[in-house]
Amino acid sequence: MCVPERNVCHGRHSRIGPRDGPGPCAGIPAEQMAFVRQVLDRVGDKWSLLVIAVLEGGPLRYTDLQRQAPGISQRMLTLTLRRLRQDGLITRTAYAEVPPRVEYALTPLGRGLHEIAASLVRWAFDHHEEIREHRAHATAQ
Amino acid sequence: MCVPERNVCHGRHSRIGPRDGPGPCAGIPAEQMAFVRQVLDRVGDKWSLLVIAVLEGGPLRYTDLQRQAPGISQRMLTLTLRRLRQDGLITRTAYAEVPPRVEYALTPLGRGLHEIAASLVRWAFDHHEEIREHRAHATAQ
DNA sequence: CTGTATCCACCAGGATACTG
DNA sequence: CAGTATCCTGGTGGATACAG
Repeated sequence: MCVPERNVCHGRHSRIGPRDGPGPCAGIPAEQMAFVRQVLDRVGDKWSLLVIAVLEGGPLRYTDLQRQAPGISQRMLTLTLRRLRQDGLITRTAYAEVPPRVEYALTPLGRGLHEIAASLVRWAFDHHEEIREHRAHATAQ
Repeated sequence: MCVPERNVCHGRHSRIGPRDGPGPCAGIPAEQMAFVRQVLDRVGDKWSLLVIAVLEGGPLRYTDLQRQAPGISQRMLTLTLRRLRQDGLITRTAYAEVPPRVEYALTPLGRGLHEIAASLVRWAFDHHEEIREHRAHATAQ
């Protein structure tokens, strides 16, 4: 939202930044927009919230995560875990065993994000009928 | 999050659904996941939240929106407005005048989403330092 | 078991030109 | 003024094969 300083977007294309100046945007300092974008990009991507939601139940191993997040590919699981770890939302603990065992767990920060996400989920649930009605009533396309 | 019933994703590819069954996912009934996905897709896309944020200040005309959301293309403004309208988050009022005048305004539903988004923004702001630190400390890639 | 590497399909979204 | 139509880019993310 608000002036993607440099188009972070979801990472989709984004070659040039906006040609205009900052642009205040409804009371939100453009300064913060980069961070907000980043958080949104994390929340908005396909698997992060799912992984966080799944980890809410306690630490899990790679394979268990794969099982609990049906449909995720190995590639995306790895990428998602890496990004979440880089953001400090989850921790990775590797045990030097044979066979190798790695456990992922939520950090307090990650739990915080999950709470916000949960409120979003709650809102979505509270209003989904309303939204569906509108969508259904929207005639074409 | 949680079992994209049919891969809605951000609309990106998504040809097949997950081959597995429902998959409960941390207490969130798979039933609701479709709606949550939809809301997330709206929140997560590039311009919706910005438009909503801008409209928080009161009804605006097409051109004004374009000005207040620096960097948005006509195409994306139109698409975003259409989607928001279809979801019942904003209203469109056309006045039969010359030259034509069209005003977009938030609905109560839209304001509700904006509040949730605002809390997300607040969280992002409260923790951006923490996140940045983690990102900086993340050695490679 | 826990990943990494490669290939590629697909679609969001920018640029541009045109219309009522 | 308020859009629509068309073309194009490039990043996301699935599939698959391979590695420590």
